[in-house]
Amino acid sequence: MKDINTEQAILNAAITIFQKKGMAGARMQEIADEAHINKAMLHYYFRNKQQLFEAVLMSAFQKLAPQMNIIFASEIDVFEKIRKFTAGYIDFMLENPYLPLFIIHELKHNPDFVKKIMLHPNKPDPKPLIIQFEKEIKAGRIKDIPPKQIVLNLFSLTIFPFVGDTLFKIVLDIEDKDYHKMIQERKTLIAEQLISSISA
Amino acid sequence: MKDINTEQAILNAAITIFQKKGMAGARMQEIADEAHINKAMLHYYFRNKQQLFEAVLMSAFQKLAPQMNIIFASEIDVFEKIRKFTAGYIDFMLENPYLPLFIIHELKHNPDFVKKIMLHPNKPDPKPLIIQFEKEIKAGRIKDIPPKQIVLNLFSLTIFPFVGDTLFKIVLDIEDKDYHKMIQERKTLIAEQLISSISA
DNA sequence: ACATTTGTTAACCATTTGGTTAAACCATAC
DNA sequence: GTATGGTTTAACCAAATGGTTAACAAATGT
Repeated sequence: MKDINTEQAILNAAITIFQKKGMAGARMQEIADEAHINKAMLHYYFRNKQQLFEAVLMSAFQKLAPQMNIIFASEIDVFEKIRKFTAGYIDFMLENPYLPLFIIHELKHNPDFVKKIMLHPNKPDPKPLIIQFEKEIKAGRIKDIPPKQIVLNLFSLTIFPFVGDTLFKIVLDIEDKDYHKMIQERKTLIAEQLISSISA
Repeated sequence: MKDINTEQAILNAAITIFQKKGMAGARMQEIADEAHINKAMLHYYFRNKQQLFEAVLMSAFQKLAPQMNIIFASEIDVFEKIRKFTAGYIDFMLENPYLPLFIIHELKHNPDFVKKIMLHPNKPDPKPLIIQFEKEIKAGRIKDIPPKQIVLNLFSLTIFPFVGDTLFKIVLDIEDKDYHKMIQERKTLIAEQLISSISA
């Protein structure tokens, strides 16, 4: 049984191609070529394009979630948690630059898939962080802002520069190299920005 | 000559379909149906799919830019400008919810088109705002943070909640209706957050 | 050793899709 | 009125694409 190798090779190739071209833009033949196997194998292991795609999207989502939860669930000070998250997540995205836009785009175009994810056990869960915010608000250490809004801000500041990089490079009239420097700078900058925006 | 009407009808239909399905996912027949015309007309007016798509993407981009520039170029106080931008832009996106993700996604998948836009006169231009930031920093009224980073934050906080709405609804475990409320709340919230994060 | 299951391949198929064409339509100019 | 030009339509076409099949190879169990 060498099926385990082949199946993984298909999945890896599919991840690469789907992330780059999206569900609609990807071609089965292209995925087969990327995996150096016969196209029929794709159907042998994953039945059809839709199911292969869903396996890829699910695996992409699975990759996101743990990365978040490790930090969200750790037992550290709120501010320190924010710092850990921004720095850690930026590093993670530097290694997986296609991931966030891929997930966001395909999630929006596959509403049925959203339901499947909702039922899945391994979701990103910011609840521990939200509870910490609530405590800090009660203690008067941070401003009375809806905690979910703070999380939304945290996500936006961290993730959007990767999702919208092409647009930003145009609007800010900036080269790839300089943009990369800005991203590096953000690893510490946005945590401090966010903290000072919520500190009481 | 009723060609002007037909051409516009095609463009409108194409905008609708391309925004919903993307370049790769859209079908010429679907666009023709949406416009209630014969498919051959698409080719009569726009030659082929690529050119029709580029016309759509350009028009979408043209829609974004003025909306930004009006606010960026106006002669008002920096903080007031931030408030105007967030509120105004959120309203704009509530009316065009597909626009930002469409532009970002297609820009990333059509690198050649990026060059075309760079040459185009009507680009979003945050330079007036950046100059204001620089002045305020020199005057010691706001912290010494790279102005482009502030603009990046402003964009992220404003636009990302629309781009990533599907993901957020999953992560924050929130219904459409409540998410809409959060967005409304953000119209004033994020301006104040951003301002307090940069105030000296 | 041999039968059976599992994995792999090349050739093939039906449908979809972007694009074309030739004829028809229709407004306007003469 | 009818010739002329742009506009619209239905039918058509070739290529691409997702998916299938039947034969072949390689393990696996007995």
